[in-house]
Amino acid sequence: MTAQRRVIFGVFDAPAADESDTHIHLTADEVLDRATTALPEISRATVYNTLNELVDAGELLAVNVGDRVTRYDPNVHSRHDHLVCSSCGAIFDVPAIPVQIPETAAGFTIASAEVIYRGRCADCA
Amino acid sequence: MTAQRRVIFGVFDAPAADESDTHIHLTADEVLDRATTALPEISRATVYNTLNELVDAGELLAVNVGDRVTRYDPNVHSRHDHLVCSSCGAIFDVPAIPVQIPETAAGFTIASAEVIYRGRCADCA
DNA sequence: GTCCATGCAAAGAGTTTGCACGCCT
DNA sequence: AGGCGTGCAAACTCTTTGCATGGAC
Repeated sequence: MTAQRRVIFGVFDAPAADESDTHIHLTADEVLDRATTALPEISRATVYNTLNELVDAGELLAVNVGDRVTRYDPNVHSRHDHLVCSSCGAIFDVPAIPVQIPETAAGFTIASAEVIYRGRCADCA
Repeated sequence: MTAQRRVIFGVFDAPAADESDTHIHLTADEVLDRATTALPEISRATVYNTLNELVDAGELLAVNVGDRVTRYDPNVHSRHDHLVCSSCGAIFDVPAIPVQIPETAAGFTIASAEVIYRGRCADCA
């Protein structure tokens, strides 16, 4: 456990005041920004390496909502889907709704389903 | 209507023999490959420009299933979701299942929902 | 002394953009 | 002549990787 890793873990454990548990979905760059305030010499590569390790270890969820950027979600313990605000891009967790599995087309066996809801958040409405 | 555009349209109108209407989800590079066989001097930029115009015009759907690549889906007329094979990456259309809208968290108004099912296709099972 | 995480920089993939050329009218 | 689609190349964003340094045991 190095200083760098401790700082990266801390980014997800100590959200800013305006963030609740239900909407921490930081990009690697945002993680780097925050980590840099605590540890200025931390490098981008270390952030990426550590985030990938955390994803592999099951401690973070890699989330992709259609843009080209991967976001990291510390909410790994409750099955949830995502609300995406089309206006400001904010992402919120919502409890996963039981999705009815469609007829398995052509012998396709479905292991999981993820839902992305798009709309407008309260601030943008 | 230029030769380049006609060729790009043709890529989506004339799928290969092993493709049905329900699984044309070409990447820009794949479109370029196919267009190049018909028109060797076509450029990557033109393919991207044209695909983006077609998406803006509502004639193609830009689809993103979690990797960093945008795929283009000519099936714009029937609401559908996507099956993604975790093994070979193949993508199939499935009719959209009516998704129960969750409690709109914090005043979020939902405009649409898209579902990505992951599993194994018949060939990989 | 060995190991492994780190930092830096470069490479890589996918996509967009600036700019000049050429076609079509 | 004018406008626009084109081709080329360079720029850009996000992410990964190679390599040498340096700390921890």
